[in-house]
Amino acid sequence: MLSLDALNRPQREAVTHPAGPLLVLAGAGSGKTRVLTWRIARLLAGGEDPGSILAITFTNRAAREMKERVRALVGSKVSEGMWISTFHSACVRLLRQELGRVGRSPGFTIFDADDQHTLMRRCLQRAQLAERQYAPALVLSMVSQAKSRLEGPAEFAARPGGYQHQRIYELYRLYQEGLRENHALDFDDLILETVLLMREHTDIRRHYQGRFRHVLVDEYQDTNFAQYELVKLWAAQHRSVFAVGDDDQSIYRFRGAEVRNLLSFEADYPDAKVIKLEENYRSTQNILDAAHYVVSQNLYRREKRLWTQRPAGEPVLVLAVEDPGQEAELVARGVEERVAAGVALSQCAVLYRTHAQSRPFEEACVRRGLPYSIVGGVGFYARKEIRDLLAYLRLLVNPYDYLSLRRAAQVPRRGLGEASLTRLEEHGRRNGLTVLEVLARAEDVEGLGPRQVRAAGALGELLSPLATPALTTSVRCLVQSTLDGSGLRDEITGEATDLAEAQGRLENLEEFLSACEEYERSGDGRGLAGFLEGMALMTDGDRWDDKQDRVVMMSLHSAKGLEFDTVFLVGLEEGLFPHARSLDDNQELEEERRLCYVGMTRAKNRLYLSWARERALFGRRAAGIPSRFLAGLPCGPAQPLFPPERASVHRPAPGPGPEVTVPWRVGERVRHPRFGGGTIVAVQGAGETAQVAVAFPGNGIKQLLVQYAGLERKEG
DNA sequence: ACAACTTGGCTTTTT
DNA sequence: GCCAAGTTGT
Repeated sequence: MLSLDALNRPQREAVTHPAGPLLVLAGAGSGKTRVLTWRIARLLAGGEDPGSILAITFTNRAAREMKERVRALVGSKVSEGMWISTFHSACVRLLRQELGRVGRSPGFTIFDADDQHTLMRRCLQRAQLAERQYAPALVLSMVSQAKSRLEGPAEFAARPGGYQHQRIYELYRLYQEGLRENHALDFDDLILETVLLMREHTDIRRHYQGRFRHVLVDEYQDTNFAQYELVKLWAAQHRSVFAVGDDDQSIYRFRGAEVRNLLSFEADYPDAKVIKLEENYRSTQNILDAAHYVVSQNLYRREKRLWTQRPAGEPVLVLAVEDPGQEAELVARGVEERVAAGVALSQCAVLYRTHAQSRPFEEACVRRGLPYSIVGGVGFYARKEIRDLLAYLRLLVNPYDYLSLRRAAQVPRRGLGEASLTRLEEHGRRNGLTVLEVLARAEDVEGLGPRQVRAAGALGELLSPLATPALTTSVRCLVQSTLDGSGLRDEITGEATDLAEAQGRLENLEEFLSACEEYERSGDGRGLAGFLEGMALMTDGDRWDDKQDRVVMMSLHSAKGLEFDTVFLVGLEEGLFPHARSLDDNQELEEERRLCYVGMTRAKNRLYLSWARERALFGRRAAGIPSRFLAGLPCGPAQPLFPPERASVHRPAPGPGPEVTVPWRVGERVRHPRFGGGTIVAVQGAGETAQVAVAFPGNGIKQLLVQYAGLERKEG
């Protein structure tokens, strides 16, 4: 039996808790993955059937890590047959397994954000609504919210609402119709359809409820209503839900996550046990203090405080810089410093609020020859050449994917335009034909000229030899022949105006090919369909190879669940972080603050926060105001980053008129509302936006932003 | 049908 | 500052 000495008391209690509902409130870095893996390992070591275990994570990366760690504890033989996956993967698996049995096609395609967008635009056209008034993104987000509440079009229509609501309903209905016609499901459908399937079919429900004797859910605070219902449904018979989460790390409200699911766990399961993990094994006390200071400003949270046995460590540092260029330069220098101190490059991370901020950091790394990887942003498979190729491949897997036909038929150009494609599509849909059938018999399509019929036939002939052996040939070969047959390569080299760019795009295709190879080596054995499905369900973070020794740059959202020796949390300015879109809603503001907390708690040993006095926004330059998250933050003294002559900055006076400078001076006596009287020991900037380090007798040195600190000058 | 050009619109975060 | 959609001309 596994020895439990490696666990602390509450961890051990969670791991050994008898079957039954259990909520583990696990603070950042408190060893929640450890608890989950040990729990599973203990169950297996105790003779539990691996097939009775269902563990849900939010990313494939987390699932993979958990599998590996369980295997390391009990060996791969014992752990064979468990379900450890994301909600979405588990649902796909279940749907593929069961849909056939209830007379529905298990061969659906998963539509990603891009496909959803394209489809919604077509719905708008069909409904004769102007895109101006009904932005596809907005309608899609309403549809997504509806689905995450388990509302189909009918339920959505039943909600009270005016004219606008009625139009959205129509779009929702059209959109669902479009998905069905293309034999496709979107991300939200995966969950929704699984819930419906389980609810409607007693035999299926019974089967899974009987099977899943242990349901474990990671990041429980990030579940939406549909996922929450699904967990209840899965676990209904054995009622052994092992939920792990942290309300302070709830950062997905915008996509329907409800912390309420976590906070009301005890109401759902009155016999639930709740265990808190508050000992942190990751960060220094200084980092924890700073992070706690930020998140504790939130009104809506369960009070908890992380502690560590580790020493205080270096103080958290706030860097005030001129502009993003300097910010990047400084970060790059900081990375070099850490590397010189023996820290691995891959243990240094740059975290930002929006992907748009990554560019200067990338440039700074190139200038200094620092290897880096960017996680997310314009994702690999969002690139044009990849999506073009994917259109062909998806057509081979799903012969009803008319959306992909459109794309494949237009890149490269082959004499079929918008009008002809619409005719082909309408015809195919009306008669329930596959794409290939329509293309082969294009002469049956009304309103098509002889030229177009010939073009359609040619496309069909190009596709059909590929389509035949789709499931048997090796994925790599298939992709290779698609690439050759489609003329996509020539398309890139032919239209190239920028040679380097064309080169890059060809390289991307090569990378795609090697991804195919890698997939085949993984031995999944599900051919092209399996490969495409994996791609659809993969996040950018999942694609990131953390074995490579490179500085990593990513959004704060992608950073959740990761840890680094050194973290540079950049762009801490009002309007950027917290983001402008969240400023008028307190709930969203609190989410931003939690996001800040998540970012800060990624750091093990060093944490740097930076803000820029000036930042280009919308191509216009704007003055940067330090983020409210910095106000009063317990951190080290101001950093002497600039030559002295630049340490004082002019601030425009309100309205026209001369600029005023109100310098604070080292040695000046000030008063702080909370810390009392003190003396300035360092200054950066001037006037309202200045940062000062003040020594308070008995309170130590605090770095303060004048603007928020409520600092008053004392005479004399 | 398609390519070159112009306009305008706007940006969170992601399974 | 960028990209994507719309408009024009061949």
